[in-house]
Amino acid sequence: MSGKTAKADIQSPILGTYMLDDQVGYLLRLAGQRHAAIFQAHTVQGLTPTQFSTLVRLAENGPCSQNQLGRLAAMDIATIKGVVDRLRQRGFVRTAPSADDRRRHIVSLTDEGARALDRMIPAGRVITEETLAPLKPPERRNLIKLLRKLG
Amino acid sequence: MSGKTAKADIQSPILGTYMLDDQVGYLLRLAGQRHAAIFQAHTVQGLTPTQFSTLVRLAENGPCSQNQLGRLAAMDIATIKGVVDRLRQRGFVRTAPSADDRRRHIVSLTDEGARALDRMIPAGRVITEETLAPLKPPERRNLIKLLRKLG
DNA sequence: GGAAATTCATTTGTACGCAAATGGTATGAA
DNA sequence: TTCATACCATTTGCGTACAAATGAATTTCC
Repeated sequence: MSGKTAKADIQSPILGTYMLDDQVGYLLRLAGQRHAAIFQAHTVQGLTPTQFSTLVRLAENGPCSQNQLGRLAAMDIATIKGVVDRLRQRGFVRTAPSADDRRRHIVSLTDEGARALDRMIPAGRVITEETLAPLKPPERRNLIKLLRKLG
Repeated sequence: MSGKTAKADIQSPILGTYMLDDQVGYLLRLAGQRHAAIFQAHTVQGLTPTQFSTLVRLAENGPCSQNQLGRLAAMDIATIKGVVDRLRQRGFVRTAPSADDRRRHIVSLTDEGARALDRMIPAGRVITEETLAPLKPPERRNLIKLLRKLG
């Protein structure tokens, strides 16, 4: 038998050397959980991360169709629909039929949405800062670089 | 006006210097999306990432209560309940009332669950490998290290 | 022993996140 | 022109993910 336990013990034979705590997928989920909690603690008007991303993309890009907005914000068409619906219910965006293309619903930022985004940007900086707090500045830059490569 | 557009243009004044594409939270979501797609392409028996994590923890730890299993696999009590329910419906785990504590439902791996896990482990290695494919080996180790610090 | 605080499990409500199916609209090639 | 193809939006179904409320059982502390 090895020492007092655990550390170097062989796990259940079924697992062999598979270490869940070292798998990217698992670690990405944990990091995402922590970020989500920090986001929620600092958010304005109850905006969620995806709602915030959507507003940012809308401000960057200007009005666009729902599908395109989904692509800009990296969301599935079913997901972006729900996000846009909720943003519209809250008065942060509005939708209007496109003159050019009768399939399209053009989504645009309302004044209220712009004001909410305006107040949310500083919070976003704080959220990023707090999420990266466990890392030193060079490590932070490195993590961002690696995650971008992974995207 | 600058060049043909976009690249170096100043964004909407409301955004200032806020770059969504550089924010950890956004990048974590993108990386998680990519990993989820790779997972789904290689999974066995339709196991999801959380279901797989749950089975791994159960094999590592042995039978335990639903709440504790949730803590081991980093899931909310409401989330782990749904995961356990679905795993039980598929016959991968079973639950039994605890003799010691009448509040507890002890969750344990079935033979079928063990077999599924057995076939899933190699797939898990492939999934991790493919997810990390854009990175060189030292970068991979670095990313894992940084994500663990962030957890 | 008994009240207070914990813990366990469930349920409800909200919000992603994606697959797949449907139907309307637009476009390009035969 | 018309027909195949592509694109847009919606809907349904399943699976996380967490907050908050509930009720039952256990533990702790006085």
